Amino acid sequence: MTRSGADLALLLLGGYRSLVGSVTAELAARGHADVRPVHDFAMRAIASGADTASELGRRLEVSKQAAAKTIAVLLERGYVRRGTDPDDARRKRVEVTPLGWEVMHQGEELFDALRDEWARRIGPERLVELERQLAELVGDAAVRPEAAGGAAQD
Amino acid sequence: MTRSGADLALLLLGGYRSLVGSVTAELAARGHADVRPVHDFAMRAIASGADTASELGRRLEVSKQAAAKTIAVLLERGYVRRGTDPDDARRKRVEVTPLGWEVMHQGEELFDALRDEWARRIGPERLVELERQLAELVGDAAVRPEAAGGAAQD
DNA sequence: CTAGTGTAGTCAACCTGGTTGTCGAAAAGC
DNA sequence: GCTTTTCGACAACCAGGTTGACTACACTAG
Repeated sequence: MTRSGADLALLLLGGYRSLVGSVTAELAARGHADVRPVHDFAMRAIASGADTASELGRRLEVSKQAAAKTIAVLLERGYVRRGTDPDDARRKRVEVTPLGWEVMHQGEELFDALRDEWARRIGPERLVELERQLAELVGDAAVRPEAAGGAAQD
Repeated sequence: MTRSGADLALLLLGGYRSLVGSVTAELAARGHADVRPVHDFAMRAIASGADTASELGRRLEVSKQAAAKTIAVLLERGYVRRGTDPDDARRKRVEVTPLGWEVMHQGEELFDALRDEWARRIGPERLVELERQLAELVGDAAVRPEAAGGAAQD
């Protein structure tokens, strides 16, 4: 059966929502309610060097104001902390707390478990093939977490 | 190479955004700026019988107030029109205008063209296989446009 | 040293697309 | 007929973005 192009888009979205929905639900059940994928992406970006609001905004391709708001919620949730930069009094350097790392690790494990589940259902080699073809179609750029940007509000 | 579960989610999201981004950009270039996937989904639902705000809300799985807001923007863009229901004075029946149909048709064509492009790049039989496996993993529920709901703001 | 330019963070106002709660009017059920 | 349900509207609110304006600080050219 040949599906329409719109169906294909819906399938891709459905797959994403299925994975992300499961992970956020499970994280919530484990006591990390209100963690959104965007928070995870932001923490990853912070951990990998985007340790100021402006830099985070550039990585996530949003305005520095939006990045500052995201940092504010991560701060109040206790997932990051903020200090001054001894070398530049304008900057306020952000770092991921142990609690933040904990959430990132749990999210990673949950995603991996879901992927294992998928591998079990269609066969590991088929899943690898599916990923390979998707990567070819979409380009590696899509795998950069920062590309997730606005669509990750689920 | 075995990717992580999170990468898989990002690949799926990337695929969706790639398709939808191209379609909305092309629609905008053809004079239908500010058409969002959610508008297309809503028009489809309206055309297929969800011709009141309350019913549209149920189909799209959002509140009737949210559905009414969506209808309001479709109204002001001229994609739907609204009249009274002779059988029920509470209802205001919504119907898709020729302009609305035009946008839906163009969107469909653009999605199909994109799918053809993908088929050309990895081979038609591989794309069909990819769709088949995705459908198996995600379930047919994901193909219902109304499942797209909130994540379709791109 | 100083003047000009660029950057970091913050505040305020606004937009979009959702939410809940309340309400009056109309329909439906007993 | 009276009660319950449903429809549409209104208001207040929230999340997560936007732009614009502003201060504090850093850097660089003269």
